[in-house]
Amino acid sequence: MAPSSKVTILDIARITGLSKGTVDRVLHNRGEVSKKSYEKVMAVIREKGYQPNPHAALLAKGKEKVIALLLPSHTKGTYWDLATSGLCRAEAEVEPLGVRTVNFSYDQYNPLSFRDTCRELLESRPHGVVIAPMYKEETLSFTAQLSELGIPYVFIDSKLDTEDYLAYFGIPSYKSGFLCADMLCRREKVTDVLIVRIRRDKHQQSDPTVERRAGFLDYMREHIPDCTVRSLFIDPSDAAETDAVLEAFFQEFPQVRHIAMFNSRVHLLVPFLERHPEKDFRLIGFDNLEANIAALVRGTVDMLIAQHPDEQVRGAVQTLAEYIVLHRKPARKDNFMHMDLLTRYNAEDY
Amino acid sequence: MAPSSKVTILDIARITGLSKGTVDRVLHNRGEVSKKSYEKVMAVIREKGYQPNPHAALLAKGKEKVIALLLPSHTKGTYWDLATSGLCRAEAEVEPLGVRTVNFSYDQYNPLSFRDTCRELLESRPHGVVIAPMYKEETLSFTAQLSELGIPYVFIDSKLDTEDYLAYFGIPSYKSGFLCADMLCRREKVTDVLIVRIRRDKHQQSDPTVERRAGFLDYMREHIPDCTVRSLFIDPSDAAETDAVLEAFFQEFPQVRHIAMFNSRVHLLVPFLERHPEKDFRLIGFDNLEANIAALVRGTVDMLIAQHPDEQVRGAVQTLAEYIVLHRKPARKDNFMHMDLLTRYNAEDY
DNA sequence: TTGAAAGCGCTAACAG
DNA sequence: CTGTTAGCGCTTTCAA
Repeated sequence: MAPSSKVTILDIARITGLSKGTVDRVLHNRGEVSKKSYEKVMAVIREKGYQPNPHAALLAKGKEKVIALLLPSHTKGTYWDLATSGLCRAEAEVEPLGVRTVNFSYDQYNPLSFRDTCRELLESRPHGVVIAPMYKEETLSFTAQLSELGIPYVFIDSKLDTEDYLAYFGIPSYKSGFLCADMLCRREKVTDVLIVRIRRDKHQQSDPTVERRAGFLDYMREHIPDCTVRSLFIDPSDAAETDAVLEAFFQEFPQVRHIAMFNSRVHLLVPFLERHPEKDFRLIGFDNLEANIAALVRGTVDMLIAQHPDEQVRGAVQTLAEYIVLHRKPARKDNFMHMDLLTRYNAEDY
Repeated sequence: MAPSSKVTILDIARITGLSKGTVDRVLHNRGEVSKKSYEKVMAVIREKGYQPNPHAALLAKGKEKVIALLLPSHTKGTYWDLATSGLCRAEAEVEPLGVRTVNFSYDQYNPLSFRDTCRELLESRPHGVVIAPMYKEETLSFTAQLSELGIPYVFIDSKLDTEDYLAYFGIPSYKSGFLCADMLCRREKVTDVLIVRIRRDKHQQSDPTVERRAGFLDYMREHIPDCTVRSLFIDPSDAAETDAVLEAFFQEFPQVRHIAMFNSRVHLLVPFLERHPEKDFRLIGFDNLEANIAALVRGTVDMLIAQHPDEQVRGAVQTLAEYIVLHRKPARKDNFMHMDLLTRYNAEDY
């Protein structure tokens, strides 16, 4: 039972008066075929609407294809850890296609680690690659090499304009900032807003939070032009300092109640905020990390915008597998995923 | 490349000193095997961690499995129409597993049509069934027959407690009502709420909106006990009457601004509401029908709660296919899907 | 350039 | 009850 037809390679061999072998050669254009035969075969294939049977192919070639994942290493409870569940589902889904996945993770704060991992990955000669591009230049040279080797790749989380990526899965960054602002301010007369940012040593060149912030600020400018927006920088690895910074800020600006963060780290603010329940803060952030959800359920975080990293990898792997094995092109190149809004009442079944 | 191992049926035949045929028999326990052989084979299978190669199986048996869908017929732009896109994706996903889907749709307002369709479906002897149960009694007798025939089935949208369903995909109804209330009333001092309901001739015995309403009312009782909740009934097929009913209601209760609907028909209120922009209504409803989304984007509808009927069928079909072909039991029996919150700023990429 | 043939792992029919 | 065998449709040598 071929996909939709019952025309087999043998059928078209008989019709053309050639042999299975020759037909197979033109099918995979591996040369060694006279122009005449080639065209005869092509004609019949088209005419009869021949569709290869993937099972027979898989069975015969007996080898598995491998998809390499180039992702930031995920320590438990961090953003990239969320992707893991999607990876598991994806693995199960593509297994019957004879596809395996291999992880190549790098330290997202270390460009050298990224470059090393790229090289390592390349040496393994995978049949497809999923990339979360963190460093622009490095990624570009990497994808250039992939193209040269004819290895298809798909972006997740954010994308670069490399033209020949197979697909992209992620949320629209700018819009997510817009949405964030609306969720923070709708139905209230807001006069002051605080944005808390992460102080980073490195310059993350392909940072989705940049666009996100732009979207947020544009919303404010458009809808609440006389609202004051202030920024604060914290160090994710220093809780004491974070507390001190916040303490000082609210000493100076006690009127501020609305707080936004554009990354997955809103949980860092939670200890401080929970020590000041009298302030009735409105905190909004991104991503359904366990710590964030916990704070959401307790009511400290008002809302979270979820990006579905799990669905992103799942989509990426699935798309890549179908392309590699069945030669099926993705329906859409850019797959903007839905931005999910989480409140304490719908976060449970997540 | 068997799924994960390289143990074949031949290997275990050799080890046990039996033949492929016998091994195959115990594998599919189609009897005709001595207890002794049976156990010997089972032991080796377990020990060696034998995993059948689905491609070889599919190739050999050459027949496709079929999954029947028993869903309300979907006219364009209605709730069940949303499921279609998920069905397409599901079809693509299970095609390499050699699984095809067949639609059996019925008139959701006509129990007889439901019963007839059930019979028809049964006669086609599918290998698995996906059901959206609309009529309780009828569904029960139907699933009883399925069980008798050994045909696995999965529920979507809502479920009955039949014990032997393979899986369920849907949202938690009660909670969805709770969520709905919170989204309608949070951050505001609400004194009056209107619930608009559909006047139905038939008694829909398995109606998810019943539980949904319960959740809504419980929230109100718990959080805003002194808020007055009123109900109104409209006829979905009579726009003029709907307008008149609303007109009369707001004549009598001009203070009401908050409106909730527990089904996918909020778009029915839109014409009236848009004729009264001065009232600044807060309207919340369910499901991302095109008409609802349009009203959401225009700002007439404040928020929608989406149920992902597409993901529900996709999950159902996928689960069923893996069960039928690979004998893989679903990871979870009850799959409560996430309730998605849609506002004008995140509805676009839906 | 092309054809023939030997599998890939499993199913199912048939002969014992 | 059990073994044998002929495929399923495709890939891949190896000869010709």
